[in-house]
Amino acid sequence: MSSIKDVAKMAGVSVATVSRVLNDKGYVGRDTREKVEKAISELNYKPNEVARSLFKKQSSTIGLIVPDIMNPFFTELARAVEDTASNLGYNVILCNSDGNSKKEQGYLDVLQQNYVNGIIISSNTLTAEQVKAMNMPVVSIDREISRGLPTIVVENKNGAVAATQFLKKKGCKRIAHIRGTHGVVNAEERFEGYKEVVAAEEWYSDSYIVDGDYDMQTSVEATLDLLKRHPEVDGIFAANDIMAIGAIKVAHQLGIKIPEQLSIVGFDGIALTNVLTPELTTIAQPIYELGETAMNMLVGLMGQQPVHETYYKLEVTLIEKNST
Amino acid sequence: MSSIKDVAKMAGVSVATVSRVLNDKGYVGRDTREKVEKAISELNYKPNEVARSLFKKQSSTIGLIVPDIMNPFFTELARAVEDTASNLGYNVILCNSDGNSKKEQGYLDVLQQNYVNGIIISSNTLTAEQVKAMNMPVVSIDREISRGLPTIVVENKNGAVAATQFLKKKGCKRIAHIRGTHGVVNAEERFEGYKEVVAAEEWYSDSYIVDGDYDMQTSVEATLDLLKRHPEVDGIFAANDIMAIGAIKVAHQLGIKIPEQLSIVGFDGIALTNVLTPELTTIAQPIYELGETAMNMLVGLMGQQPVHETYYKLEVTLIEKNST
DNA sequence: TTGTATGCGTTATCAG
DNA sequence: CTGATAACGCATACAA
Repeated sequence: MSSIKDVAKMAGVSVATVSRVLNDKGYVGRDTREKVEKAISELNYKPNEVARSLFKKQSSTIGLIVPDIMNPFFTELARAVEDTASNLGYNVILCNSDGNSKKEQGYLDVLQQNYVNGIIISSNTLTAEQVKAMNMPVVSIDREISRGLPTIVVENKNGAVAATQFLKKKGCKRIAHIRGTHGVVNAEERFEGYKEVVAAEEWYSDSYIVDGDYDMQTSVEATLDLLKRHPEVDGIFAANDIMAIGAIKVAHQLGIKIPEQLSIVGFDGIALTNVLTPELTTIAQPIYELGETAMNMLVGLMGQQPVHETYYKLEVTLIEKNST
Repeated sequence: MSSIKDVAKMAGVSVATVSRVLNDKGYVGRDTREKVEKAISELNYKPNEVARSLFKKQSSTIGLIVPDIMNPFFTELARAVEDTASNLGYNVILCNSDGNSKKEQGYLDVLQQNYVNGIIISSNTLTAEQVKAMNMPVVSIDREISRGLPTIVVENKNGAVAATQFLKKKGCKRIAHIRGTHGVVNAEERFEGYKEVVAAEEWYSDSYIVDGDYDMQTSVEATLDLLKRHPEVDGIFAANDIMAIGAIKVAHQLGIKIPEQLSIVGFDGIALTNVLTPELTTIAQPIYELGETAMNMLVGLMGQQPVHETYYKLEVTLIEKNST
């Protein structure tokens, strides 16, 4: 790897001049510039980003912290963030926190030591203090950390209301809910939406609500338990798609026909929903857009751009397939 | 962020001494060390990785270049790499190349400028020259770039043979193959394996082989075409799971019963295979182990460890489910 | 055992 | 318009 010195030597100028043409700053004579550019291309010189980072106290790198990239929702999000970052000239460091706050803080430290320019994170445990301590832009995605902090979320409650109402409209008389992880804001909101729709029903009871942990395993267990206790259930709203898929699996095992005997609606709109049989009716989030918006917002904040919308609540849409 | 100077000042020593205790190198007096350690913890000092990188000409970061993180195979791989890297104190920069060699080279440049310590890549277009030009350890995963380069692959041909033989054993009389992307070594190998088993059959013909591109879309088209032309097909070996799932979808649409009328075997063993109905019989790769092994090999190479096994060909296993 | 000085590759300031 | 030079934060060779 040749350095700025090599370029300077070859062009017969000082490093300062090379730096000027590199960054297009300050005055540079016409022919001097040409000489330098020639040397640059001949040496195939590329500026050392590390040295640059050291001087500027920031790198062209951002951190992305998600609970688990294996969750298709976060996979798609990661892809969106990486695409957008790459187009804007940023690298992204991927971190899987498993929702573990120790790991999260560990990653936060590492990222800070590496002079990342900003962070996109999906976390339930992060506090506003931790964010402030980072001393760099942090945008929270999918989960709201604290009012006032840059955040991108979706209409969780509205989506849940739509899902539940849709089941009612489809003629379901006993609608159950598989909850998302306790304590996670979006899980609570989706639960709220469900409750709002069914609370007034004469059949309504807490025993129609079972706990999942946003993953397949817990959903399978919860659904088994639910359908054993309440064989009369004819509609299920699951707080995310993965859990809905788990529910479908259980229904299959029990010989329950979908959608004839049981209708199921998920939440997220992951690509997976289209490859299943039956395909899953779901409340689709604009996942890619979430990631894209987050990244764009982040560069805005990093660039000290003037005013900024720092709170987005994106719409969700009901996509009807044949699980209902 | 406090720097090494702050620590030195607080401890009343020179920065060199602080550096020594930090890296546990050279002589440091008992009580001096204690003073320094106290200052470090009081200031909550963390060494600046960027400055470190600049000096050492390497960072504690590696690059991971995959075609597309959205492909579940690579998602799982990425998770394995990130887990292992994190445990060993490395960060990973994620890059999606889309199999595009321009993008690949772009990422390669960026990674080099950022002093990454090494790279794990899955590519079909990369050449040995490009790798040499990087001037750092590069391990190739899932796809072999060139003999002699550090590589981790699986028994593609053997797996394909096992898959095809299994279909035969199950009583299939007309076994078709959905190929992976042309030019990709593992696709060719899987194709070889298939051919080896069926080439001697009296019914064998090239028209039982259709081209897919390792994704759902192409597989759906290819399968539709295949089954229209050859309704007598009673077994399909798809070169990866995603394509097998596409084939299942088509069979459903056409009202073909699986496994009664048609048996399907995939390749990869992605988690998705278990959530489908029917669950997919597949040739499972040890995906997580692939990523783990790659990362471990990479740190070996980066640390200039002595001898090293730089070529792994991991076993695959047939997992029988109810798609056959 | 400890401190001083130097360099890693850049950028920015300040003379010239 | 251009060139020295200091500084970014750290680690090492060399002195002391």
